[in-house]
Amino acid sequence: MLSNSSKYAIKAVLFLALNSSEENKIRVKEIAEPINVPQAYIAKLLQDLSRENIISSLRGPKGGFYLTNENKNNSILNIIVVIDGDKKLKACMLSLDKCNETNPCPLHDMLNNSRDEILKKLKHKTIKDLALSVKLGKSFLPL
Amino acid sequence: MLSNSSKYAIKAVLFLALNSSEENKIRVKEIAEPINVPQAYIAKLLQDLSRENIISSLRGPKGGFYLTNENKNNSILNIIVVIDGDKKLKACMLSLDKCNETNPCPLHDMLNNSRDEILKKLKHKTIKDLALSVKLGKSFLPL
DNA sequence: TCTTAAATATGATTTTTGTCATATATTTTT
DNA sequence: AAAAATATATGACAAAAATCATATTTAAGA
Ligand code: FES
Ligand code: FES
Repeated sequence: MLSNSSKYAIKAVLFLALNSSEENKIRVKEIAEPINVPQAYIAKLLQDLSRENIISSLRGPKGGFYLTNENKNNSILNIIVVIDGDKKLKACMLSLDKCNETNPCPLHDMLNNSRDEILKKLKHKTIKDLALSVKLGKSFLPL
Repeated sequence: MLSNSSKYAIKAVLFLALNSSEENKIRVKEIAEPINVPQAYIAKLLQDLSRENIISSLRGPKGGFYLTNENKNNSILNIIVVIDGDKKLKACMLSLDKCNETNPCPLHDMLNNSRDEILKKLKHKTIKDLALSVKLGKSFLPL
């Protein structure tokens, strides 16, 4: 469902949401270790996210990655779309060209409602929402 | 969510459910074309399914693949597990080692219900069920 | 202005997944 | 018993995803 890369990206963005701010930027090295992802790999993903304005960055000494308030209002879906593209999540379960109600594949009726549920939730839940849930101790980020 | 391979496998098994029987075996060549999958590739998948008794086969002249009634009672999930393994579907959305209610990752509460729904449906829906839905014109198999 | 610390761009390498090819074993037919 | 038609086993090859490496650009600070 989610690629390895987008899982990593979500973890990194959440980490930034919890630990960074415009005044407190975080170097890639300091992100990679706590979220347990190879540094060179997460660096590339962060660059993709930065290019698409999901996160913010500044280079040079005292530089690093951080989230503005605006960044924090991005949905989780946005992260996934930047990293994986938008085809994966919406594609038919059996790879029919067009997935719709009038020409459903045998799995469509069984699975499409749940799939749409997930999509809707990913679209409406923001970085800020999830960061709050961690802050309140309702969920946990991996070491 | 589903690998390409398991999509192919489901299509092939459904095709067999609709067109084969113990008295009417179907050669791999005759399966590959209508479901639009390379012959050598679907052959390998069918062998995996046969080895795990999801489908039946007989070699030699007049041989081929077919489904017994018992085969038709297999769940869709069984097909997926044989082809993809059981880790993919059950894994945590953020790849935490253990995915459970007491130590949820930030996506768990949001997505786990829908995910379990899907799992449950895949587990209970049988080959026979889906074949019937196609037979009744409620869903369609790709050319 | 020079040095240094950081992100960025680019691409090489490795691993996994998907695809193709071929030699072998089994069953039926003659 | 021999020949033919089929699945089976095995592995080679290709494409995609994940991982690693390095040279370049930018900003801060001395
Ligand atoms: S047509 Fe296959 S999931 Fe919609
Ligand atoms: S802990 Fe991540 S989905 Fe359950």
